[in-house]
Amino acid sequence: MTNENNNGKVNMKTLAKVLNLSTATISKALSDSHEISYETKQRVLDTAAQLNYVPNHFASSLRKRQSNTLAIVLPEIADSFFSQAINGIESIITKHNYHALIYLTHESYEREVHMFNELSGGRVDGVLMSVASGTKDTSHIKALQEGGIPVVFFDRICEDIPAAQIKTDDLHSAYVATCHLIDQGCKNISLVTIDGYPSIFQSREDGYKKAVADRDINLRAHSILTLSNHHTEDNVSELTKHLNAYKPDGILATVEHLATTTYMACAEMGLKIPQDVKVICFTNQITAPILNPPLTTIFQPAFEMGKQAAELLFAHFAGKQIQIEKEHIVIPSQLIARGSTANN
Amino acid sequence: MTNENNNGKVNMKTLAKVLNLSTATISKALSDSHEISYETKQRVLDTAAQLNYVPNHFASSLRKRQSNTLAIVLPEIADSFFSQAINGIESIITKHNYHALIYLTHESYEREVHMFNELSGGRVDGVLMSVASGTKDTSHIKALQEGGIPVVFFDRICEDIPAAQIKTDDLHSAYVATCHLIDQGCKNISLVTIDGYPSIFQSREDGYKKAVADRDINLRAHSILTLSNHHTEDNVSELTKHLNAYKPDGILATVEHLATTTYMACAEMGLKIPQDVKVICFTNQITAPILNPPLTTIFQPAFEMGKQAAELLFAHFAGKQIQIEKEHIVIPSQLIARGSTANN
DNA sequence: TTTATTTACTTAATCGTTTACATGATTTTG
DNA sequence: CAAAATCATGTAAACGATTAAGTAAATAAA
Repeated sequence: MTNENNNGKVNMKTLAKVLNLSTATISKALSDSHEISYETKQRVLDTAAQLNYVPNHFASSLRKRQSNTLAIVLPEIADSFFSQAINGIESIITKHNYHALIYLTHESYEREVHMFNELSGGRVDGVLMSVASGTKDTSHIKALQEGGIPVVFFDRICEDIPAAQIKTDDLHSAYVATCHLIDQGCKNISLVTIDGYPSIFQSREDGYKKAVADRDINLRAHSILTLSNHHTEDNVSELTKHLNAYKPDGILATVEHLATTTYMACAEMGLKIPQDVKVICFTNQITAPILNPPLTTIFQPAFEMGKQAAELLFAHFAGKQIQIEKEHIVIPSQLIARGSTANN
Repeated sequence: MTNENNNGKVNMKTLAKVLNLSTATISKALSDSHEISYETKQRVLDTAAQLNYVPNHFASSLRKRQSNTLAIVLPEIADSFFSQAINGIESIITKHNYHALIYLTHESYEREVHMFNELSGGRVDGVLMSVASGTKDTSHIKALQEGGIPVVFFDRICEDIPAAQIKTDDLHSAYVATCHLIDQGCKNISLVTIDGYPSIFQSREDGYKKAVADRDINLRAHSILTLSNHHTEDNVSELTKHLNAYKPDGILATVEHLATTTYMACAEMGLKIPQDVKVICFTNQITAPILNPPLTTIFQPAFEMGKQAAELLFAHFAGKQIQIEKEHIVIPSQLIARGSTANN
């Protein structure tokens, strides 16, 4: 065995000893420094490969004050949107040989704060996040930024912080969706949404309200139903009650899992989609076309949003002269009409 | 400002200076060492909180040779199964104040090898993984284990490696599913599966074959259709061809996205589910009950599998006298019968 | 030929924590 | 009351990589 000293671990010292060089030379050779001759570089590279040398990430991060790691902070992950967004992020991270720490807030403000506190130790070079629905106060995020760690928001933005934003056109999409329902003959449209501070929920609500106002349909406060952000039996029965009380003929659901809730509540009430109620949902689920009936969806560019969020961060790292906190990118969503809003 | 030296970063040195103590005392106080007096600990804790001290993860990991980080290595994440598994893992990781790096292999053996190579630098204390479908040779995994990093497999196991395994009863589930199809009157059942080495695919195939053999239905080689592991138009047309050629009256699909493929192919062929073809799929999608028709599924205990995989690792870290590589846990899946296999 | 520059390295300090090993003061024990 | 044990803290050497500064030899310029 060539590794006498370090209980099997090969480090730069090992290489230095084997090659009769200093660790400085090893380090420079491995980073392809111009100070090192071609032959020496080759020798170092060869023996490094031979001895299966893997650099110690902690040592190099400590010294370079750079972690080659990003944090992905998400509310949850039971969900096509965030899965696809992760894929988009990952496609860029891999390209740059970075690593990704994943954190789930489960929509809790307290957890988000706790996680941000840990991140401020220099563990990551940047953060890609979608805020928890429970987050109203944003000082934990500002604190991290002030510590020099750039934050890019995607989808769920904090509007009161100067930071990069990748979002989709929520207001407009909700507007278009509501108009679609109206065009298909709905006269009494309910918005089914979830509780929380992130602006996307407000935007979607605003889009809905604007469409209803523009199209001269009475906006009644009670036609907005706010549910909890998990698919539960409770949600189904809340919605059942709502259907019973307000008899909407159209439903716009603002998050993915509400599709299941809505279909189940309608089934329970014996309401036929689309004859009795027409349904649109913000969702990226691949099962939308094979639902009963196929679901009209607002498809959000999740992958693309994740991808561009990550790209922005790397552009910033590369020293591109961008004011990262001023980058606000909007990628449009797309209404895909299917059977659930078909005309009777 | 209290931080004169270090461009705003508060470290142990800062605390030491402020409190007129040595960094050793600070370090011990923060880790609640018995060597430090109660009052000193309090003083340290107080000023640490006041100055917003956050320990440098890299320094401490470097010194302690312990990263407080796990790797989650997955084939993909467009998928309910893995999303739920991540949630299970996360529930335990958070409890132990650990962090999780996430890696997606996209079913590629080469990527998996590359990732494992990076992990061997001591970046993580353990690995939770589901192997890529393209992974046949497993020496990269063995190498990591030999470097002292424990690996726990969940769902997609490498049978030829001594390592902890958390799996579900794939063979039995496929057997039960196939029997269910037979019980519902199917005489010509196709298995629709994906290409790859992980044993779960083999097990599901074996369960299918066993049921067919036990029940005296001719097993025809061509009734197994192998598709690519992404939901594509190609898959749909392959399946359409298969349906056309072999006219199965029952389909057992082995992975989540094949549900969509199957429903689409049937729609394209004008085949009615369940009248013309009955369908069962291994899937955890919450939309299963609202499909057209509701899909009979084999629900896998994804959350629980992730959770137990993580628990096993932490039990090992805690020095519990378990032979981690001998732990083989099987958590049963559950057949949930719905409309797609209803009797005509 | 002498001086300046370039080349190819080495030395040693540093990143921020942890920890084996002092040390000096206090308390306990014989 | 001296010796031993305990307590609370300090000193300094790690951990493994990076890098500013230095050096000796070779080459180029004056």
